[in-house]
Order: sequence, then C-alpha cells, then structure tokens
Amino acid sequence: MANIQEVARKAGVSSATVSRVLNNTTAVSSTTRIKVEKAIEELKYAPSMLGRNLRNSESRLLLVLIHTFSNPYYTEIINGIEDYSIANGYNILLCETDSNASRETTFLNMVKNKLADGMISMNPTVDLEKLTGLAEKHPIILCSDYYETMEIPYVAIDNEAAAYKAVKHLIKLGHEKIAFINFDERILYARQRRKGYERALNEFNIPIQDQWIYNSQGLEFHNGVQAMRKFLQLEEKPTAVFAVSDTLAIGALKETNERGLNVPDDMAVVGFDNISFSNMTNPTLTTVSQPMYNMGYKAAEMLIDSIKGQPVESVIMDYELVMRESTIN
Amino acid sequence: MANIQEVARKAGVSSATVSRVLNNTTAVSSTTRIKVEKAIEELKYAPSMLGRNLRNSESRLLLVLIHTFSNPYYTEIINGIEDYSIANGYNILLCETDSNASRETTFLNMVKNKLADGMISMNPTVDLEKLTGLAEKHPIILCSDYYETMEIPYVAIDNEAAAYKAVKHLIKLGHEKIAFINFDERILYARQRRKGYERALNEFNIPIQDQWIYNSQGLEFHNGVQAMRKFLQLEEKPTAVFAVSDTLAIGALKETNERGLNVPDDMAVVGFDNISFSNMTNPTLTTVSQPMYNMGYKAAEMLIDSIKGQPVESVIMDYELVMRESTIN
DNA sequence: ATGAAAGCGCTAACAC
DNA sequence: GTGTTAGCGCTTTCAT
Repeated sequence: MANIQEVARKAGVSSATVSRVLNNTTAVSSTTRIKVEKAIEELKYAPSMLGRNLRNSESRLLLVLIHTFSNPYYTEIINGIEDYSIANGYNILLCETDSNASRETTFLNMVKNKLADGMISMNPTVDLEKLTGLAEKHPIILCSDYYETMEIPYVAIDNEAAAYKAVKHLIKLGHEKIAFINFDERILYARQRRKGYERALNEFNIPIQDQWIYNSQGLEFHNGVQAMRKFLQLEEKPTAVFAVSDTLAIGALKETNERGLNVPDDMAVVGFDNISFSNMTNPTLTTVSQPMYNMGYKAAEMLIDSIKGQPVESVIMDYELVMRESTIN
Repeated sequence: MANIQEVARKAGVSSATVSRVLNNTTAVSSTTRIKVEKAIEELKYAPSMLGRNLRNSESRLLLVLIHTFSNPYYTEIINGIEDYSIANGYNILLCETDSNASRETTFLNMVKNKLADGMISMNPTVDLEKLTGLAEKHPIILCSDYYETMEIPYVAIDNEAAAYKAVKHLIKLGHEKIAFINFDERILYARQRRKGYERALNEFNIPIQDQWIYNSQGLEFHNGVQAMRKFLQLEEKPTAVFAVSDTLAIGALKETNERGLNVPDDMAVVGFDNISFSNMTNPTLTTVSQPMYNMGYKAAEMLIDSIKGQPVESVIMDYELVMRESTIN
C-alpha cells in the first residue's frame, strides 16, 4: 500500500503538498493539484487513518455502550446516534456489555486509551465510580438513563410523569387492580417509574399492594411472561398491568392470550417505549412512546459538541401515551 | 495525559522497558517492573491506542456493514460477531448503509484507509464492483448473503432447500393456493428462495401464479401488511403465505387478523429467520430458523483468521423448520 | 535485562 | 504556492 511519500515522489512534490490536496486546507495551484491527483490515482493511494489519527490525536470514533441490543428500543436510539455521527464525520464503535463487568472495563478503557473520542452510555448497570472517573477526563453523555448524583450530561424523559400518565390512563378506564412489572430498582428509571405508579394510585386512593409489583431481572419477553404467570396465580388477580418496557408488556400480553383471557376485557396491558413491534401484536399495545431516534440524535450532537470543547446541557425530551387495543376496545 | 516517555522518566527507565512491561513481550526484572508499575499508577497512565495502532499498522477494528438494524435478524448475527471478536481482541465498527450509496462508499473506504482491519458485509445491495476491488486487498467475509460470481468467502444457509421445505410443509397440510412474499429479486437469496418455492409447487403439480407472488421493496412490517392486503383483494385468494422474512410474515399475519380471518384456518403463514418476536405473535409463527448467532460467530472467526493470513473456506450452515400455530392448530 | 534510536503515516508550523 | 522539518505515541531491532 502506497503512502503519502510515494505519492509525493511520483507527483514530484512534497508530502505536505499531497496532504494539502487531500484535506483542502490551503490553496494549491491547479497544475500541482492535477499532478497529485494523477499520482494518487495511479498508485491507488488511500490515506491511512492510522497516521492521521495519531497526528491529530483523535480517532473520530464514538463509543456507544449498551447492555444488549436484543431490545429494539436501543437499536432505534442507535439509528439516531449513527445518523448524526456520520453526518458529522464520526463513526460508532458498538459495545455491548451483556452485564459483564470485565467487558465493561475493557470498553471504558477504550476511551481512556483514546480509541474513542467520547462515549454515549446507555448501560444502566454501569459501574458508577469508574464512569465518574472517566467523565473527568473524557466527554461522556448518558442517554435514556442517568444518575441523580452526577453531573454527567444526559438526555432522557420524565420517567416519573410518564409512568404516572400511563397508570392514570388505566385508572380512568375503571381499573383499580393494577399490577406493575418493573425492572431492577437499583436503576434510577425503575425507581422513578415506580414513583409515578404509586403517585397515580395514591391520588385516587387506591392502596398499593406488594403482590402486584414484580421486579424483573431482565427485559426479555420471557421475563414478561413470567411476571404475568405469577400475577395470574394470585388469589386476587389484577385486571390491568403496566410494564416498564414493551418487551415485558408483550411477554405479559402473550401469556394472557395463552391463558384464554381477553385483552383488554379481562386484562388491560400498557407498555413503555413504543418499539415498532408494539403495533404488530394482537391486540396492539398501548404504550408510552419515547422519541428514541431523537434521543440518540441529540445525544450524539451533545457528545460531539462536548468533544469540540463546547459546553452542553442535559435535555429532557417529550413522551406521549399511545392508546391502542390492549387497553381500549 | 501522560505518555510512555513520562512514565519512563518517572520510573528511571527507557520507554522501551515501559513498553515491555505493558506488553509482557520479553523478560523484565521484577524490580524494574515494580518501578514501572508504580510510575504508571502515579501518572494514571493509559497507553494510546493511536500510537500503538500506527506502529503495528492495525486497528483491531472489524467493520460490520449492514443495511439496517431495525431487523432483529441482523442484531442476532451481530451478537455472534461481537462475542467472537471481543474474545479475540477485536472490536466492531457498526456501519448501517440505509441503502445510501454515498454512505456505503464512505464505509468501504474506511477499510481501504486502514480504519478497520477487515469487514463482514451483510448488505445484500452492496456495490459489487467496489466490493470485489476491496476484497482483492483486504479481508472480507460475506454473511447471510453472497454472490455466486465471486470468490469472497461467505457463511450462509441453503436458501433454495429451506424455502422448498417451508412450502412443502404447506402443501402437506393440504394447501394449494400458496402465495409468496419475496424480497427484491436482484438479491441472490431472493432468487434462491423463489426457486425453492417453485420447485415445491412443481413437484406437486401446482401451477405457479404470478398474482400470488409479491416482490417487496423492503423487509419492514408494513411491507408485509401491504403484501397481504394485496392478496386479500384478489378474486382468487390464497389460503397460505410464505414470506422470506419474519418481519414480512408478521406484517402479513397482522393484516390477516385485522381482517377477521382466522390463522391458520383461513390463512396459514410461514416466515423465515426465527427472530425472537416470531414466538410472541398471536398465533405464534411457523418459520425457517436460521442459526443467526452462530453465523455471526463463524463469520467473525473467518474474518479474523483471514486477517491473520490464514486461508478460509465458505460455510453452509444448517436451518430448521420450526412449526408453530400459524400453520398448525 | 535494558537502552538508544529508527520509523509507522500523517499534518502543521515555519520558512521561503 | 510549496518545501522542510518536527513530532504525534508507540514498538522493535540492535547493541550492550
């Protein structure tokens, strides 16, 4: 593979000039430009990003840290991240932790080691101490989940209010026995959504029952199936369920159908996220719609701004309750 | 950020020695090792991948080219790629073309420019000429789709046989009016699956009817909805549908339900891929299961072998027909 | 076991 | 408008 020196020699100019035509930095006479372009063509030269990156001490790579992308919620966000990044000359390094601590350490080190210029974390279980340490020296943005105790900029929605709205919707429909499938409450958004759930019940003087609250270890379909299975074994069964993720809600819906119960008559179901599949279930799923694409897009914008040294501020985005067949006939 | 020289100075050794302790290449006396480690600790030194990459002329990055990851089929494959890559010291650069030619060019150039050491392409619409050119100089593996005319190693399944098996399953159930939702037939696997569809029909002397073949421009849910809508407008409606992607099949299933038809009694549906959703639909979807994770894993293994200069051979993987409620009561 | 020094490929400051 | 040169941070001969 030819390098810039060989191109320079072939074109009868210096490597600096070749660099200049490559990057359009300062003016180059059209005659030399043509000579250089011809040499590039003949040698099939392609500039090495390795040399350029070292010289510029940047990688133009953005690390995206996620727990898993088996959840379409994240892939939608990534779409937004990718679009903004590509349009601004960055590429994304996709890093899936799978809740594996050593993998996570590897990934965080990649930004320490300059392999990435910054990071967007969407990994709610990330090691907070390490993250804080990293954030002192490197641009980091949190997307979709964040931490009250930290100053790392984030983009998120008002989880408490969104959950409140979802549960209130069920109450307005006449439900009083409303179960809640939550995620691990070590995670902030799980605590926030629980608060919203409780606030709605309290407001209408509906007692909160522990037996109707399920804390799931994961967000897969089968976790939702399991949760619903447990609710349906109860002496006093709920008539509605609110799940903090569409994947959980879809699992719960599936299990409800499986048991021959009618949704929404016997059991109303509300999800969270509005993944595209939520509109393909039978019945279709009522859910809190998050602006995933825009969240990703904005997070990328914030990160790149931050890399460029500009100050960035956290953003709270809008959500929307999308009412479909799983709650309304 | 400290560099290797500063560490060397602080430890009272040369940078070569620091490099040695960093990489465990040649023996270093335990006393100097300790001195160096102490210096690293004190300076909070993290070696720059930028310098290392240039020196080693490798990036340890694998480019993964896909059309879109809104299809869970691809995310499953990526899981496999990622697991093998990480375990072998590589990371993946996720590149989504969105059928955008200029984006695709950008991505292909990234491997030309050494930003990635190799590439796994899962983009069936890739520019073949450019791809061939690139493959002459750089390690490339095709995953899930490939091109008969090329020598680029691939991992795939026997699409023709798989489609044949799916359609035969419908015929055995007594169906004779079997519609086919295919993808764009410029893509090899679409042509192969069509062959399988036709072979099954021919074998049972069932005439092939153009009105029952739909060539979709995309693989999204709504494309499947649209296809089914068209079939249901026909004078002579099919009683079964085979779609080349679960996403299409799920859309078709949705539309069938929507019209009040019973699946599988009025309309049997078979998909392709076995994405996790396919087991969450109502009714659950009969589908051709591809070993997505293993395909990705194998493709990564082949690519890394290829990067290391080892010869690699194409692999044909097993598939399986998973029978569920959308064809059998 | 350790150090000196070259060099991976590029860009930018400086000189002309 | 163009060339010279230094240097980004690292690894690896080659000496010793």
